[in-house]
Amino acid sequence: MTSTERKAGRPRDVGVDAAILQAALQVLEEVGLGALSMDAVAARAGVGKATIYRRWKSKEDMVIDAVASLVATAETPATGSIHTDLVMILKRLGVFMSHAKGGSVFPWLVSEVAAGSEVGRHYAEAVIVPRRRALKQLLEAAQSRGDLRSDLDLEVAVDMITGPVILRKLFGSIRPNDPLWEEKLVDGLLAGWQS
Amino acid sequence: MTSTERKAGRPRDVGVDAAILQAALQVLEEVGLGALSMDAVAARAGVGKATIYRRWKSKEDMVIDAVASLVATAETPATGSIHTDLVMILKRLGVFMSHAKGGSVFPWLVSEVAAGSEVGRHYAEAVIVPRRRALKQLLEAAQSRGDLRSDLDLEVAVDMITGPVILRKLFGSIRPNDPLWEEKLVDGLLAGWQS
Amino acid sequence: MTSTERKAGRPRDVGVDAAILQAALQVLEEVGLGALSMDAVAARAGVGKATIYRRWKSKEDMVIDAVASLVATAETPATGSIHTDLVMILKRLGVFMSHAKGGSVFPWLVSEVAAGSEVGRHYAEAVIVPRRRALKQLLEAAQSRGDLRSDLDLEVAVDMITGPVILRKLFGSIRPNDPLWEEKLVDGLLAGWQS
Amino acid sequence: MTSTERKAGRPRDVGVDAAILQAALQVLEEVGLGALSMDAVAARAGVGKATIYRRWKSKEDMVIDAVASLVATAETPATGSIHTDLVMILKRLGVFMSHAKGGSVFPWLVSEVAAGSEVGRHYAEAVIVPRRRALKQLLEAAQSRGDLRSDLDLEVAVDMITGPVILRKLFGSIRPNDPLWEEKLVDGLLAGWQS
DNA sequence: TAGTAAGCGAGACGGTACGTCGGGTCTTCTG
DNA sequence: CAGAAGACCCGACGTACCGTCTCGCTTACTA
Repeated sequence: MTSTERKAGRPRDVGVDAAILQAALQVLEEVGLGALSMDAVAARAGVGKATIYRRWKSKEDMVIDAVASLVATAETPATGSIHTDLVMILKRLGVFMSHAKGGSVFPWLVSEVAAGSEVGRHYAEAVIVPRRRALKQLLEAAQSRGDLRSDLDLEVAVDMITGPVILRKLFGSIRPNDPLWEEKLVDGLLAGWQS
Repeated sequence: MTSTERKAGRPRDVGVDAAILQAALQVLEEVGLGALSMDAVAARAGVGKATIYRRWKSKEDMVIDAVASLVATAETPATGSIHTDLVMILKRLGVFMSHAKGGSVFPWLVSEVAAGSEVGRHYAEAVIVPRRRALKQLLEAAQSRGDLRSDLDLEVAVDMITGPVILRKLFGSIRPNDPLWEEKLVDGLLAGWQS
Repeated sequence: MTSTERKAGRPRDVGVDAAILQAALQVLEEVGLGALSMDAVAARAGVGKATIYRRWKSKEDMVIDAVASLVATAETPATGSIHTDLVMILKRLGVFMSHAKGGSVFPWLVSEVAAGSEVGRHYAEAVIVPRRRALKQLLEAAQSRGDLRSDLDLEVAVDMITGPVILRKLFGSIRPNDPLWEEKLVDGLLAGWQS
Repeated sequence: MTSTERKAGRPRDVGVDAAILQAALQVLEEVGLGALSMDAVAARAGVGKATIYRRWKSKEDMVIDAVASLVATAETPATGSIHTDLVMILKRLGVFMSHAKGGSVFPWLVSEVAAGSEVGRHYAEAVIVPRRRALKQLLEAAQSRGDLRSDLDLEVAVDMITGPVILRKLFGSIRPNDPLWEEKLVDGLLAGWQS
């Protein structure tokens, strides 16, 4: 029974949680991640700084939760066609990373994951790992159906799918944009993975 | 006449440049990128802060140059075998990103590129774009030799090659490591790209 | 009918009053007046802060009451000998100001009086004025007995008696201590006041 | 040679010292001692807080220096008449303690002295002790001239003179004011000290 | 006996100020 | 002039208290 802890004292105002996260996202959008200050978030939310630090132990933790509040739950499509499924997943991933607010935070989150920080680990476990797992299960299903070669290493396959998508997000500004990109990618991958 | 400007007064001590960059790399290694302070670098180098700012206009610029000093020049292999060439490029890319000192800066650099900052643009133009171009040229040569399908979109192909490598670097801590990873990747790609 | 107001609801726990004042004095002794915090007093008393503020409207008010609880009622000696009476009063005043707990608060109280704050006025009226009045009455009695010169300004005389005592308390740390001090003082004063 | 220390780096801007002290006095006058904040002083002086803390290690230290800048140097009068000298000293002391700006700080300073704090010790040594010493020397001279009884304890005499003055300052608000007070006091004292 | 109003411990709340740190600039003196 | 040293302004950091405001109890007087 983790939910029914004892409740001494005045309970936290849940509305305040929302106000803070919303303020954080606003500031994030306006001044960017590097210039985000707790004073600004507190002022915007109409809240004391202590109230923020009572909930999150660092600025980073707070930003994580703010961003996480934007992340839709991952749903795995299952149309039966591996080609269709993959294109859909790719597009969804792209949408998620390009989200108006959260999108600008994604690169920073990535660098946190790469640096192996506390924040990074948290984000990886909460967001990345489940999505990788879901994708792998989809590939396993296709493989057992005979839609993919049986000797294909699925872990590598996951890298081959998600790698280009993330690269496109991160380096999008220095690459030509191609509306048919997802299709070409999946075509290129499946060409070698089938039969 | 850019090289022979007039030289009134004391000339800059070129040894100081090196001392600063070296100190920056040391501090980088010890406290990480987030905690790197100019005061620390200046103290380590035995140099005044003004001397640093006379050379670079911001902390970020300095760090870029510090890291750049570690980056070997990109050489394109040309063994004639597209498979061998790709495996070699992949391994080299991996080594570069995993460099003891510079490696920890790479994720941050990536996020700068993604954010489209001044620093990011600078880095992209100096490092990423040339490497993408070289890789593309290699693929073009292979295509004209008939080693790759003539309808393969080479821009997408470059994404398919570099994407997974970068992903592996960034998310390496949350993925299983596979010593044969590069071979499997190239095999998986070429299977669909050839004949 | 001030005592029998209507009494709806639970009555105040009088034990709590004592617990708070005692805790306040303890904290006062340990960390000093400047560092005394309501949180500390509340924690020490095992009491909510609101419970304190229900009784006193400010920290200062509370401290006043805490200190007042230490102050013995002023009794005017009347031995018939002005010399004996004055020495006794002086010694009693010194003891009061040097009280283990309250003594350390006395200087602060003095500065409040001097600053004319609410707290200061309250303290002056409750403690200082009555004592000055009592002392003056004692001098008047002596004057009417002929023990003091009839042209002596008793208001000034009160200053001449209490001034040095308070000074001795306040600046005691930077003055030599003299066990016969009170006698010498009274001798010095009466020498000019009599006959 | 305390004055000619080595001088590496940019020297402190002495104008800044003055600006800070002046700002401190202004704020002191406006909001009082208790509400004086370093942020306010820094803002008023157009100075960073660090610049203040580079000069004084605490708010209290700074206030002391600010007030000290108002204190005229103590000069001992020597008219040859002990009566005239004493009245003059008393009036001067009163003026000093009632200074428009510094006067409000005096009571607080007294409580610091009484509490034996660092600040208090500093102030006592710099201001109080020298003045007591000067007064004692004046009395000694009078005693050797035969103007004062030879058996008078001068340390107690100093207390008898300064005590009432300080008391009058501290408790002035609760006492009647008397324009002839100083004369009456000196008369009352000397009556017993002479012949 | 039930209702009700206030007291109570606990602790969250919006604020203000704290003293420190770091960024990038400016100013001295020494080479 | 370059360079080392370090002072300067600014702004953000995370913490400590302030005095107030709920919470969910408990306690005693009232109906």
